[in-house]
Amino acid sequence: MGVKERKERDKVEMRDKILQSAHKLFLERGFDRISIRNIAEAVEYSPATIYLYFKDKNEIFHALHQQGFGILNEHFQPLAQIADPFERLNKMGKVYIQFATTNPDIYELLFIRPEPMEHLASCIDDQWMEGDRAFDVLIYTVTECQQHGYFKGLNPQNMAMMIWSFIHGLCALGISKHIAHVKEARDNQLVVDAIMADTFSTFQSVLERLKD
Amino acid sequence: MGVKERKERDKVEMRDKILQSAHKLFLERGFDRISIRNIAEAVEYSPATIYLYFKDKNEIFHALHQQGFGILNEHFQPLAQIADPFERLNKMGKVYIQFATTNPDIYELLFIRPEPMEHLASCIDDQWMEGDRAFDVLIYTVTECQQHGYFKGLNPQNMAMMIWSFIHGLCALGISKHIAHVKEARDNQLVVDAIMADTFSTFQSVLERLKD
DNA sequence: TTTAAAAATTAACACTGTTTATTAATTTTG
DNA sequence: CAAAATTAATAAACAGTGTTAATTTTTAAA
Repeated sequence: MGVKERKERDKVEMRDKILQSAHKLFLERGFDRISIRNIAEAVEYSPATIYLYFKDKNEIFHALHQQGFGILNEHFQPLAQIADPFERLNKMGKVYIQFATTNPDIYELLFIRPEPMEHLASCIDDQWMEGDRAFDVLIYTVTECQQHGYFKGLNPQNMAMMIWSFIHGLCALGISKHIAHVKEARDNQLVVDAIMADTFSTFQSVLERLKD
Repeated sequence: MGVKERKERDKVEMRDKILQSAHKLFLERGFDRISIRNIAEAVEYSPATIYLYFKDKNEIFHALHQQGFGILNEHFQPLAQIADPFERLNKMGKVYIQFATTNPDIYELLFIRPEPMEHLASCIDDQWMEGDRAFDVLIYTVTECQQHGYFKGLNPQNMAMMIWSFIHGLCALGISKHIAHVKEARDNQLVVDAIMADTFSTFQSVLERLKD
């Protein structure tokens, strides 16, 4: 009688297998150079089989998006040990930028590409759980900073949004080569990294002056 | 003897015709739903003819990108009248966000999509003139603000980069529906606009406090 | 063992950017 | 003016894309 249970296990196993291959292809070929046919070939099934486990390509992208958040969160884990919230906030920014610059494809999947969000919009319960959780952590960190005298009189939600927007903007402009093509940078990644670091430390200085 | 000149005129005329159709299609169908075959059909020529006037699709995107900067600059023109640089800086941010939210496709072409930058990278003189000029204006505005007591001791280039990064990040997250899916917003554009406005005014408050 | 259900595939549809070989039009030359 | 040379435009193909309907194969139940 356990046949139904086994079938269900097989189903999720196959789904995982597809996702694993998709993730592998995604990492070694990037965003645009990954097709349903590629994934099908990698798992040694026909392209149509993919559609028995995923509604469409956006659903695959969304699943990879969820996995990507897992990887990002691993990078943030060690920061929980930092007692001083303002120091923690600064380190969070550094880790975020570091992650984005060393994993541009994953970053694109998490915060730039609309595909995973489009999939979400087509769901009954269209909540961006991963994003909500991460943003809540940021808001909490900001309120902790406020208890230490920072950002007085500023709404923590807005403050969190401002911080996220700034750091995301920096990463997005870096990844899409817009910083590289403004002024002296061109396509020298080291120069781009330096510009991003300078910009972030300027931002840190600005935040520093928002105490008492 | 003027046959060569006429031919050259015809060449740029045809190029303009293609670009005009591309621009029209771009505005009414968006980024992904525009193909070489669509453009060819619109100008009533075969798809292969397009390649006699443009190297590839990225070159068309770059040409539209240049046109888009022209439209953006028109929006900034009136701000030159504002004498107080800090007030001007604030208005610049407002206009920028307004432009991005009401023309998301054009904004994407100017600051999000890598295609126009990729075309630039394949040119002999790979300068992003439009971006350089706009960024210079921002740097100049920041230095003017410094002469009025703002942003003391901060490097104007870094400060300009920080401001651009913040505002771009806000617009990019809005366009890619990431703000809409964080917390209460969902896909209500009015709510997203309100969040963006709040975030920007928080940023304004922060800058305001950098005066002594 | 036959029948019913589930899983997988084939083959197609309607596209995409781009290139090569060919044809049509135009200009220059004898 | 006619022939040759140059330029412009195209048809047809290449190698792909996401997706789906109809069909076949495999598995489970009667």
